[in-house]
Amino acid sequence: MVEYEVLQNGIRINNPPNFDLAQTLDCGQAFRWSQNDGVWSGVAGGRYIELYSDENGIVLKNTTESDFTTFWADYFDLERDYGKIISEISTDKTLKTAASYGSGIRILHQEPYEALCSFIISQNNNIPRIKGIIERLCRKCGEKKGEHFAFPSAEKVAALSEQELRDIGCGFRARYVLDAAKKVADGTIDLECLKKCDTKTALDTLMSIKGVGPKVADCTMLFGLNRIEAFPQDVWIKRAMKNLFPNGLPECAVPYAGIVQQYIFYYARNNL
DNA sequence: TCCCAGGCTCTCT
DNA sequence: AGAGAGCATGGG
Repeated sequence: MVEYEVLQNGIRINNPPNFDLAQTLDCGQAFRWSQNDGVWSGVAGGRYIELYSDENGIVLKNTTESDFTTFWADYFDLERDYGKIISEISTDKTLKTAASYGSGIRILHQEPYEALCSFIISQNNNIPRIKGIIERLCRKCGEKKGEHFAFPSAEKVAALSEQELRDIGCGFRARYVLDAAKKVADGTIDLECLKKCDTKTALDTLMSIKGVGPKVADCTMLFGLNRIEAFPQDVWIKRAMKNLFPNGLPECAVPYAGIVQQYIFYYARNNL
């Protein structure tokens, strides 16, 4: 467990290793975070939060100790020793470069359905527009939390019509979003089970949803089911792999494929 | 303006 | 089994 301090109006994580807010919240793994004057804000797990970093660490504003220990510590993957992983994969020179560049990235533990739905919306789409669609979806049927909205449950989304989803900008993805919501809501797919079953079963189950192929399934695995063996391959990764690793992913990276994917993705988007 | 986006489905060889 | 068109939409 990381060291933290209870402040008057929040929690400070004391000098957390390998945790950079900008890298973690703006590297394309989650779509509900934004930054203003150095303060990051967003909603996760139905909780609105604001964070910023100062010389002593990272401050979670207006957060209780119990919210921190029971939710945020897990959400930000604070238990995982990223330094150890980076040192292990740094036996490969190229991986060392990529990992050093994005050494402050942590894989968020997003809610399974939020990840699934978000990455269905992400297909053939750009990040600003993805964020807009998701925000409108949350406003339409997410639970209101003060001035902000939680990500809606699968049940809430399943109750919408395809036309309503088109109206908020989903386009041709509307029927995919609906199919996923229905399969999760009626129990055809149990996302919690997919956290534990074998990799192939989990992928095949996810891909039984209309509009879910290998990429969206892998993103759901990595970002929603905490399965770091998943290695989502989008256009950026494919390009980067061709350039940087023509012979495939180095052996030392295989146990941490998903985390390594984020290092390569972040490095490629900013340097290739 | 007009191109294109963290893909997938469907169709045609 | 591999390649290619089409898909809805609006941000840049």
